[in-house]
Amino acid sequence: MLTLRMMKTFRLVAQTGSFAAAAERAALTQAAVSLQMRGLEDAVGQRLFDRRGRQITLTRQGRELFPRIEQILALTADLTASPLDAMQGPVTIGAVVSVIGALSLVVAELKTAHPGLDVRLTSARSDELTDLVEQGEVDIAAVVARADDARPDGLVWTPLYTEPMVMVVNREVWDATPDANPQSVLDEHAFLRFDRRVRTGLVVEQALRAAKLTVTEYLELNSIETIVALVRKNVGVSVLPLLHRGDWQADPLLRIVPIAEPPLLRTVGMIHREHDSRTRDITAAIVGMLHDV
DNA sequence: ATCCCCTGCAGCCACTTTTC
DNA sequence: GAAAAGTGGCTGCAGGGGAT
Repeated sequence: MLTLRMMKTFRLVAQTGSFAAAAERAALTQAAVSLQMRGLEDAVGQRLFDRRGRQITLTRQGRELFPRIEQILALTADLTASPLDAMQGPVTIGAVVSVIGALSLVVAELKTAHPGLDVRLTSARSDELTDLVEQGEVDIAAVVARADDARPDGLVWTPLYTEPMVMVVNREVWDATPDANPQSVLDEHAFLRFDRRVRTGLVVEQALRAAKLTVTEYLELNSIETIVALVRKNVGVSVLPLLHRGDWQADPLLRIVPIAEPPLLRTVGMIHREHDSRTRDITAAIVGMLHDV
């Protein structure tokens, strides 16, 4: 008998090109995947895989079946994820750490407007969140745009806002530096760097190079708020995205200094799966609320 | 030779259906 | 309603075959 489970597993096998990799993604053993795929072949009465030693490839029939199975899975996802009111039921929203502050305020507004919506908020790195959305573990995610501008297949990207890259420096330090400019401050003070393993860290690196600034590395960490707290304590200076809703300019302990004109921008946007009308509706509501503030 | 991945099989478990 | 039987799907293990 043809089951949705078989179709989901078939999609994973087609995407990964291996029973073992599909098994890992589906949290099954490889033998279970093998059994399911044989069951699927029996059910459709066609050979879907060429099994040659340790390699498997989709046969012509398998390749023809793939888009049809994708269509069926999208329809069932739409059916199960779309109650009469899209703003009801459970939804998992992910965000990179530097966006979760702004997002949590919007989620609170969303909950007030739609009490039936059961929101779970989670944070991870942009690339991890992209994988989680692709795998269906997370419904919607706010991530930093990839430097190469590539968008994974099957995901819809909605730009939210851009943030200029700026120097964040202690106000006393800035005022005490004669003829203060970004490089003169960096020459005299330790640099607090945002984690280069994540996309925001890469944007920082890009901004430093574009502005031809040289730094004396002191500490590398992955929390913008912690870096800003250290700047307030005069531990060092940093280059960061000027956070949406950050309100650093009003902070008496901070000085926000542009490092390039026009500034390099960090782009933040939302991703959700294609063919999923419910997450599309929720994303639209989040985007609307973010822009209204 | 070793590694990786697939198939086959026995046994287990959870769930459903049947019987009393 | 409870117990027994049937069914489906899983794991773990052994073994085969191609790639490195």
